[in-house]
Amino acid sequence: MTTEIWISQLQENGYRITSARRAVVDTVYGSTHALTPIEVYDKARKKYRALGLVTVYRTLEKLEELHLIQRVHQPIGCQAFISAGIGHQHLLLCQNCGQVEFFDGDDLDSLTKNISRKTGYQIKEHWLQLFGLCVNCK
Amino acid sequence: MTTEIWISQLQENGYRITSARRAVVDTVYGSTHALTPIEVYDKARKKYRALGLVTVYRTLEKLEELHLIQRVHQPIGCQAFISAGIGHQHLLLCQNCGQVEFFDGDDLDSLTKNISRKTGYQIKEHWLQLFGLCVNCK
DNA sequence: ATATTATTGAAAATCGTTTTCAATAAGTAT
DNA sequence: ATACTTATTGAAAACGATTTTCAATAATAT
Ligand SMILES: [Mn+2]
Ligand SMILES: [Mn+2]
Ligand SMILES: [Zn+2]
Ligand SMILES: [Zn+2]
Repeated sequence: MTTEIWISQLQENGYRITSARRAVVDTVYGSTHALTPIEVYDKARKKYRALGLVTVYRTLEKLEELHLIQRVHQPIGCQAFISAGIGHQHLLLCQNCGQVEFFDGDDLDSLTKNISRKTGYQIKEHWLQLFGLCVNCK
Repeated sequence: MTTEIWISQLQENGYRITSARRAVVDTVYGSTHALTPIEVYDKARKKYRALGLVTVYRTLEKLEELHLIQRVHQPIGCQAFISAGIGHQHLLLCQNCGQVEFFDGDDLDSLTKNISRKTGYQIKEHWLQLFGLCVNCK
């Protein structure tokens, strides 16, 4: 039960801890699936009925700003959020059930050097995302 | 001047060739920057004043369906489209001016095998996008 | 030329998200 | 504990982007 990490992060950044924020944090933290604002709203309202959708948007905004969650881009849409990994990581998504995993250890140095040489670009960042079928779904 | 390739693709798929569609095709084909529907609208209306924004949406939809254009995902938004590359390619975007280039020859086989082994996922696809500064902007 | 029907743009509707605002509750000082 | 300050709240309204509706038009086949 380490949702307290997020709670104290919010606190340390001057944000107040409220029932609404706890409900959102409890919902998003530890989810194995990327969740849209509405999905967060529906799930979190089971814990705190009075929750408003507006507050979900506002809390997600703050969690993203503190790099505790990140946006997940998918062919079907780019509004979903997942708990952010630590350090430089990438996502692996199940095309069937939507489960999200992190992986690291990608070495794109020789690739980026190549592209840099060919194109003349100075490469600053990269986005890499893998799609497939998870253990349960394949 | 090979916008005719797109025109005939539309034709072959049973779509009629209209002034509105020509204006959209002329605008998007060959653009070095990803364009949003509104940007397409503004540019295309210089060629065909009567054009409606609705038709831009509808034409982009068809071009995407025929894989002639593709959606570009960026930190600032995911509504822009660019001429699709041929075969398996990836994008390289200038963070300053928005210029888009394609590159191929990425070899992610050993990476995906590794991840596959570690996670148990059967990997089907990947998204790779590089960001940096183009020759003019760096 | 005529007939058929896909396509059009304007307007209305819809959807997701943001802003406004008065009431409330969290944190702080007493 | 109580009072005070002010960040946070949810409802409602506003907003912007996209989609749907619809009657008029224009592309294609005959
Ligand atoms: Mn990486
Ligand atoms: Mn590739
Ligand atoms: Zn799965
Ligand atoms: Zn540039």
